[in-house]
Amino acid sequence: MAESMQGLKRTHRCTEVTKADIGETVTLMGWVQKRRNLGSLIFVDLRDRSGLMQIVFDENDIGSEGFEKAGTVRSEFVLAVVGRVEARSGAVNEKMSTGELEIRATQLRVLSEAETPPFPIEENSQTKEELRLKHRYLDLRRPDIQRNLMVKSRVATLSRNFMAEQGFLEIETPMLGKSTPEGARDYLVPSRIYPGSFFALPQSPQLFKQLLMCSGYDRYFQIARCFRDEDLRADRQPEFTQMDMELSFVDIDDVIEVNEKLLVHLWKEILGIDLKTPFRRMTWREAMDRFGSDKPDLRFGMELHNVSDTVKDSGFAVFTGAIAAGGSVRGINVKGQAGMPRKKIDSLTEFVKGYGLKGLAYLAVLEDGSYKSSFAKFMTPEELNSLVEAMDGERGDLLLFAADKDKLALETMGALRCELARRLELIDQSKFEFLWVVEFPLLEYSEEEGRFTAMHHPFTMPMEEDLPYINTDPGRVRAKAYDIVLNGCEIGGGSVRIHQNDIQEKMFECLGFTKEQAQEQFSFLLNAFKYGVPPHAGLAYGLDRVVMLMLGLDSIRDVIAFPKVKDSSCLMTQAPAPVAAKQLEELGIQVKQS
RNA sequence: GGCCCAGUGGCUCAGUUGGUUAGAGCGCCGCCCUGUCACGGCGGAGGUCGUCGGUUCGAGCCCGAUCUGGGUCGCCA
Repeated sequence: MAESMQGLKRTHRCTEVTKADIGETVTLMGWVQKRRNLGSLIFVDLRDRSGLMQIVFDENDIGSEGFEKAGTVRSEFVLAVVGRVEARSGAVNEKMSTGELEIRATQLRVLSEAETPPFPIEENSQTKEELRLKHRYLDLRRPDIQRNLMVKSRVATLSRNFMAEQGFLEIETPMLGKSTPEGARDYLVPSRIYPGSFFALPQSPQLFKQLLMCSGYDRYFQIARCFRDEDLRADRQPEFTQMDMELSFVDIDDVIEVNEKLLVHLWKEILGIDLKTPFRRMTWREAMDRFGSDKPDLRFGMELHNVSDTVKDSGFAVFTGAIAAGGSVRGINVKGQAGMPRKKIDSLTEFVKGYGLKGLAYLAVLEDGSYKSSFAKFMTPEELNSLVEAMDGERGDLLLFAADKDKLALETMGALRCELARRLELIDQSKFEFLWVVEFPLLEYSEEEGRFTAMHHPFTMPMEEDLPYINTDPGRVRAKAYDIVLNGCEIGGGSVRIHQNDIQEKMFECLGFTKEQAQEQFSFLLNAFKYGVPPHAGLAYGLDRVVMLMLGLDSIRDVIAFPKVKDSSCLMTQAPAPVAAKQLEELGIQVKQS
């Protein structure tokens, strides 16, 4: 039977009680983590968001009625306990932060009884995610998740304060906006007033923050929810949080400078770590060539080698064929792994096939200096020697090669590099390696659409020196775009924006927009630009990813209170769900029955 | 849309080459216990193996389909 808390007021959270309180009477309220009933003595570990405190129930202190009530207490009951703070007499628990203390209860109220939870409420849960997410309200009681969300809250607060000090204004932008054809699939919201018309939830506040610059707000900041109707990953949810900013009268270095300060501040305040600035910078081209990725993980080496020149005249048709077709041969040197069993090499081959590569060529430099290789019989000893040399191969090394179209060979070897580092445990998990990747291509050719698409977005400024190529060789034009990468994960990105109408028009032209289409989609932005627009640039972080990496977690689900599962549904609320026919009718929507 | 992994009491798992009553730890319930904190002791309840179909004398185990969850490729300006 649940009791009222009337007349009681919580005085402390569990771990806020300290040795200084010994002898004082305190009132704690929280959940029963564990009960240990010794017959005439009952111990209860009481839990709240701060941690645990041991309560001791003794009939001599609490009376027979209270003691009997304490005997009925079970896991996850919600209790109010009034009692005296005492030092534990010779039975200190060093595993608990409050292990030297306990509360001798003089009053107990059961504020809520509880059924036995479907899974244990404990740190480092072994329970399947499916069950935990179905009962997320219970999962969220677990201390590790609570810590994650508390850190996220601190990151948000620290960032707000820091940005305010730097002169940024926090301004909200709409959730109900207009669907845009470029980029990710939009979540649509039907309009009741205009049946057949739809709002779109924002993929990012991009256009609105640019308009704010046009309106003179100078420095804008927002922690904004964003939505993308695309498939999920461990680091991708359909709704996620951006820490978004835009600045006027700035160039790349200004944006980078303020953001390095922000990251230094966050790492110092939250983790006590002093980050060294400036962070490393690398062009996109260099990142691709050396690491096969536009978000290289710099916590380990094993860089890619381009051995195309070395093998282009060799006898191995897989290599020469790929090169003749305009591709390349990229290798990585897995130090000391010449003895890798065939079975493991086969599983690496399976891994690269997942990326579309047809196979993986290998050459092991054995301890006696001889070679064991999948392609040795196609090459002369001299050719093999020069290949090993080009790879800096030494005795004991395993050399792996991919031969294909440049992009595929690079990206696959980049992925293989990370996979090997994981399998061989080459990654120092305590490291934070930040990197700015700069000079991204402005445009990317889409085979599917048969045209160029914007790599970042259509408002990204080309690099001045590349402007002459925009008509003749659009793929060659680099953008004033930058990503901030941490440990192989893109945590943020941004660009200098186009603020001249003629360049913007040229950009739309490259993307295959007619003047009319551009007007139709972006007239408000183009019109705004007619009335005086400052040069501006910005950046947005994936806040969830930032916090995930700070905490060394593998999935952003662990820093989002109510995440969606793989098919973008919510196991707890069962959303999305059908709606009443009347609602659909009101919106002028007909649903095909399957 | 493709590929890979997992699905056995409330939870986490084990289950030999298909063979009779499917096991363990934790949890749960009852009784006992004054210093426990992985409390202890005694006793007990609880599953037909995600679902459907097939092979077989016989299926948790083999085959097919399907559902659910995870990872990933495509996708994510």
